[in-house]
Amino acid sequence: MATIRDIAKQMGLSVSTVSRALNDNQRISEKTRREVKRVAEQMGYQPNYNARNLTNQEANAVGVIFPVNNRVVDNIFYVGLLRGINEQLTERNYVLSIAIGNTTEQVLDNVKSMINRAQIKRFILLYSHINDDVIKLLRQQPVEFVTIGKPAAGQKWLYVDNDNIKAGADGTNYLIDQLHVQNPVFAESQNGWPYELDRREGYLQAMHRRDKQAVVFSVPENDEQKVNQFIQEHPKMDGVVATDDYTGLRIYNWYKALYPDKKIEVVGYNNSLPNELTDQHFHSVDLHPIEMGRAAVNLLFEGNQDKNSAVKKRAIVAHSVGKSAKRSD
Amino acid sequence: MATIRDIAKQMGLSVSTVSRALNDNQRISEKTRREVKRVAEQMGYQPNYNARNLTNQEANAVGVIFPVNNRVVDNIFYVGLLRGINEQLTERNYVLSIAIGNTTEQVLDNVKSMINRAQIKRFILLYSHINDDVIKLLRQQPVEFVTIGKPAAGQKWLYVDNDNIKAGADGTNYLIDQLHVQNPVFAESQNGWPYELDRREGYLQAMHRRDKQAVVFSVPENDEQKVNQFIQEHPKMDGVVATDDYTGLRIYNWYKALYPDKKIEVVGYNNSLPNELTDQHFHSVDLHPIEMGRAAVNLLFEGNQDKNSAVKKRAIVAHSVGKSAKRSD
DNA sequence: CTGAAAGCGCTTACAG
DNA sequence: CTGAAAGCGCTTACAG
Repeated sequence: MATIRDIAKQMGLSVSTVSRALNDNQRISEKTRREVKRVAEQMGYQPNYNARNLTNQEANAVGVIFPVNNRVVDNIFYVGLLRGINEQLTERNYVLSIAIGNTTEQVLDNVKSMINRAQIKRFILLYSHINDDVIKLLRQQPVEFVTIGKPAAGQKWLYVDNDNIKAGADGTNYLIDQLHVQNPVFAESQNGWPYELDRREGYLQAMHRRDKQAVVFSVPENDEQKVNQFIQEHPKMDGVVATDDYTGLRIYNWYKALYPDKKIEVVGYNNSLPNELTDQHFHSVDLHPIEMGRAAVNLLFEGNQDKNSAVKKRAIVAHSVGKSAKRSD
Repeated sequence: MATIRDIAKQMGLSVSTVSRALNDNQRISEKTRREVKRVAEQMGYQPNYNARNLTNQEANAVGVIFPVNNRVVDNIFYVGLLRGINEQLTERNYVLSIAIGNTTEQVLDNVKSMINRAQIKRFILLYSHINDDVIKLLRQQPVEFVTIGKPAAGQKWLYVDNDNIKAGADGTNYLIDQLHVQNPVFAESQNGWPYELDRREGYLQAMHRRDKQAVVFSVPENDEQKVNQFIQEHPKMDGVVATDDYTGLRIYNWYKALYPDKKIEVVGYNNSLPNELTDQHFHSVDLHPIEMGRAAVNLLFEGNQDKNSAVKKRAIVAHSVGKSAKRSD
């Protein structure tokens, strides 16, 4: 493997000059820079990251942190994020490192090791939880980080998110305007995740604007009886906005079992179901995880350029509603 | 951040001795080693990976490579693998680096950069495809790699897999012995993935052993009419072994729509569906991705110890059949 | 505009 | 059993 020393020798230059030329240092003449790059290319020169990182006291790596617990279905979203993140990192000649564990302690150790041993200075968290120990750690270290999902009220850091209020309204409007639904209900989990609250807010606004009566169903996790009961108690319901695809499909299936011949339209979120499991009455709001991953990297590298300004503290990624035929993220 | 030089100074030893002591070099007295480790611990010493890697000409990192194309649902499996992989890497003080891209060329560039710039010498591929350019590249480089899934016939390298013939037979036996199914059919995709062929083989063996008549259904991707037709043409079918959960659920749902009052038992693979989408008649063979991830790392570090022997060229991870209540991978 | 030199924090062959 | 020294491949303050 050729080193800058080899290039220097070959060209009769010093290693300093070669190094500067490769790094586009202005103090080196345009001509020399061009020449050096040409020879480097031709010799198949590849920079040694370990050497560079040692000198720079900083690794060209971003640590991507997974949540300790997650629903299996969220994994679909994570891999999309990874795709977007890595795409941008590659352009910056950065590398993607993963921290994942089964307990908070494991993840903390993982992250500490990234900071202290690998000298990683930039992180992306694939989640945003309240009172998260990993976030606490990162805040008191000399590192930058971005979360996927906005911080709880009162907290402040860089983040990427969707406009979930708008996503809630858009889902509702889609049902009413495109699919001629009269009485859409809103279905959410009992966990009260921030994105659910926002989507519910959007739903409520959309309903209010039309003077329609809003109905919110907090869906119990393991009580199918309650789901059945809810459906039967709301005979006028002809559409559902569900905070995730699984909840949506669950209600949809129960509805079909109860009323095989009645029509219902459902909108879920995340576009996470394979086409084979749904039909033309099942729709999904795509949150574009790849875009979110890209945005996270951009924010991480450019977000705090001006520490004092409020610019670019966040990136909001647009969603889209409808049927989709995606087979890979 | 304390360095070995700081420890050396503090203890009145040379850096060589400290370095050797920390690495448990036999040439350093037991007593000195203990002392050095104690002081290192107390000073909060953390090894600098970049320095070490530069000296060793090898990074303490494993490159984990994603396939270019995959079904969204496979992502569930990948994150489980990552969990198992990282668990073992952490124990070895190794780091997990990701290569993922949208084209083969992107992934190839990613991997080349890992080899040449980051000096990564060990890789895990989360897939095993025929004629894969990434595998071709790895084979001609001085690196070790392990694939998830066995190589095509005639090819040879380290891999981790399930015993899919047994998994096919076990799924079938489970239906017949535990659930008293009389006429299970086998449903597979039209892609002919190696694991499907093996599971089918296991199904055929199990049926043959009982003198039952085997029926194999090659399920078309976007032709629900065909699915319906198949069900109607096989009135005696009272169980299904489907090569993945989605295919299984798809048939299950169509069956229920056609015969709401008839009972059918389905076994899928991967345990990838949330409980909310299934009921007590839907079962799944769990392939234990976490275990597979762990096994991949073990194989990667120990598999080729004896280059000449055939020992440990692969690791077979046991599956398990049944209902499961897992919420995270 | 270019170079000689120091230094980043390790490991290890060589010497004693 | 321990140490002095060289070297891994870079970057950059200092000097010219």
